[in-house]
Amino acid sequence: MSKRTFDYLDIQILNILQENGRISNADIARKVGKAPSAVLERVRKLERKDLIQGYEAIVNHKAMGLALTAFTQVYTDEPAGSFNTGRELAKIPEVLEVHYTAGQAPYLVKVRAEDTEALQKTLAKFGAIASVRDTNTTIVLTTVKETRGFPLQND
Amino acid sequence: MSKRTFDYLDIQILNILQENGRISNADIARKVGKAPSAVLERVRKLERKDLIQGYEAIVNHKAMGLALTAFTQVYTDEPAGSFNTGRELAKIPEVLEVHYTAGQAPYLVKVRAEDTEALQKTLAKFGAIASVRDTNTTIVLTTVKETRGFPLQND
DNA sequence: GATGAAAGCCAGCATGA
DNA sequence: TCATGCTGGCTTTCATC
Repeated sequence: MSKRTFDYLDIQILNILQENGRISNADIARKVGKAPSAVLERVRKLERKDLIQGYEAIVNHKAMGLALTAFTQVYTDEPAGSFNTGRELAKIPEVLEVHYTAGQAPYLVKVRAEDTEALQKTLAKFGAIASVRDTNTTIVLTTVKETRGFPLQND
Repeated sequence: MSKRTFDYLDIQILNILQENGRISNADIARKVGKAPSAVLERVRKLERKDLIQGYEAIVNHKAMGLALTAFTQVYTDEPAGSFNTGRELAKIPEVLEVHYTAGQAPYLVKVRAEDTEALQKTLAKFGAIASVRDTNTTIVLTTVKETRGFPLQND
C-alpha cells in the first residue's frame, strides 16, 4: 500500500511555504517555473489533502512577555491507552504541546508562561485534573533552536 | 524600564496572524475595523521590531513520512555557560528544538525522523559531537497537541 | 499614527489543450 | 495537470490630516 501522493513539485512548494508562509502565489510560481494557476491548484490540493494543515505567524514570545519555557513530565493514574488526561492538559492555553510517550512518565508537556509565578499557576491547573498523580518540571534556561519545519527531500 | 511597545490593536493583529498566517491584509483590516493601509503599516512595524519573526506553513509531517517524534536528553562534558554543543546539535536538520535546561541533563532536544532506524542514525550524529557524553531518548507514541501559538491577552 | 485615492499587481475562475 | 486570458479585488504608496 501507500502510493506516493505527492511529487517533486509538491515538495518544492511545501519547502517554500514552510520557509515563508506568506509568500504570494505568483512568487511561488516564479520560483518553481510554473504558471500561477497551476501552483495555486497544487497548494489548494495540498491543503485539501491536509498535507498543509495551516499557516501561522511566528510570534516572538519573549518580546510579548512570555519569557519562560518549561517541560513537565506528568504521571497519571489513568489506564494505558486512554488519553483523557492528555485531552484535559491540551485544553490549557499555556500548554503548547502534549505528548503521550513510551517513557517513565506517560505525558511530556511543553509549557510557556510569563514567569515562575505564572508557571506555578499553570502547574496548579495540572494538579486539578483528577487523574494526574504527580508532575516533574524542567525549566528551560536558553532555547538554542525552535522550529517546526523540516527540509523535505525527494527521498 | 520596559515601556509597552504594542497596544491592543497590535495584539489583535498578532492573534489573527497566529491563527491564520495567510489571511489577506484586507481581511485583517475588516476584522479589526481599520483601513487596510493602517493595518499594513502595523504589520510591517511588527515585523521590523521582530515581534513577528516570520510565517510558516504547518506541514503534516506524518503524511510526509516523518512519523516518529522523540525527546532526547543530552549529557555533555562542556563547561556550564558554553553553548557549543547546543549549536552543533542545532545544525542537524532532524533536530527541531534544542533547549539548554536547568535539569539533570544540560540539553533537551526534540527530534523528528522517518522511523526508528532513521532515529538511530540521528542519535549517532549526536554521539559524533565530541562534547556529548551520553543521551537518553524518550519516544513519543501519540501527540495530543502541538502548537506554537498562545492566545495573547491585553494583560 | 490613520486615512483615502490611485496604480499596479494578484487571486481565482473559465476555457482549452 | 498545465497554460492563457480576464476581472474584481487586493496590496502598496503617498499626500494629507
